[in-house]
Amino acid sequence: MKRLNSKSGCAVEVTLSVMGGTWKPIVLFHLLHGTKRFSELARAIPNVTQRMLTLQLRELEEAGIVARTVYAEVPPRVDYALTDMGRSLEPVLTAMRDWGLGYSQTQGEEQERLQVQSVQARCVA
Amino acid sequence: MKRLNSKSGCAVEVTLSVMGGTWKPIVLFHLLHGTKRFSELARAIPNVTQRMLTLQLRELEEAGIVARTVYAEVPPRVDYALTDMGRSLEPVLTAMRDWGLGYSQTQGEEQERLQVQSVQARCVA
DNA sequence: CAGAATCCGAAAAGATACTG
DNA sequence: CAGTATCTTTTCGGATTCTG
Repeated sequence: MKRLNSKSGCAVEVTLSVMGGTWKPIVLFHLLHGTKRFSELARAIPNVTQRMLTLQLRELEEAGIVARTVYAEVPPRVDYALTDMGRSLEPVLTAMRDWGLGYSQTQGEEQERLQVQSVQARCVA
Repeated sequence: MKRLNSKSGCAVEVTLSVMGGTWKPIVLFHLLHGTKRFSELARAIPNVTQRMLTLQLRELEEAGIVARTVYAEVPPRVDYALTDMGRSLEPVLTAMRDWGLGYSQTQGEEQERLQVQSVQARCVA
């Protein structure tokens, strides 16, 4: 996801540069329901690799959307939570989910036939 | 943008599979304000190449979001318009724009320093 | 547990030139 | 005007191995 200059005036692109990508919205959705550990997120999103999850979380952290808390314990433990800025994304995520539900109903069967082998993300969003 | 199975239950991903990507939301935003010709879209989005614009429009057409009308004229003329399904994306796009505006205000200056060479899309969304 | 590091192939995107 | 075709570059993402 290309990050665009905020001077561009295209606010939509600013949003996409922050929460765009294949996994970020899913991650954010899970965090919307509360703080999660790395392993919890990994289990909740079966199709993401450790590497991808790490990268995406780091980018979200950099953008100020997600807060990462490391506990000095053995075994190690890391918590991820939304920042206030992150929580402010709720309307966007909700609008996306709602639209996706409607679209699935009207075009779902068609899409399924065409994409049998597609990735399946078992998130409960 | 990976297309996900609608059975996954993750409606957010369904939405992203349809209108995700760097250029689709920008294109959709422009079409929200009325029918546009290919060249109009190209001019409105200076950073997109002809090739990318064509590909994205084709995908949106396939998804039933955008309607393409070819006029048998010389010089050729092609119109792009949102379908009803496309117009139903308005709340999503609006939520994105609104969030982007807020984010730019609070984090904009910081982001700018970090991304001096970033792409600049002069869309008026 | 939660990652970091490295390697590698696939896929997306860009530049450029050409056409009905 | 509205694209295609082709080629190159860049990025994405998966597999694997290693570590505090």
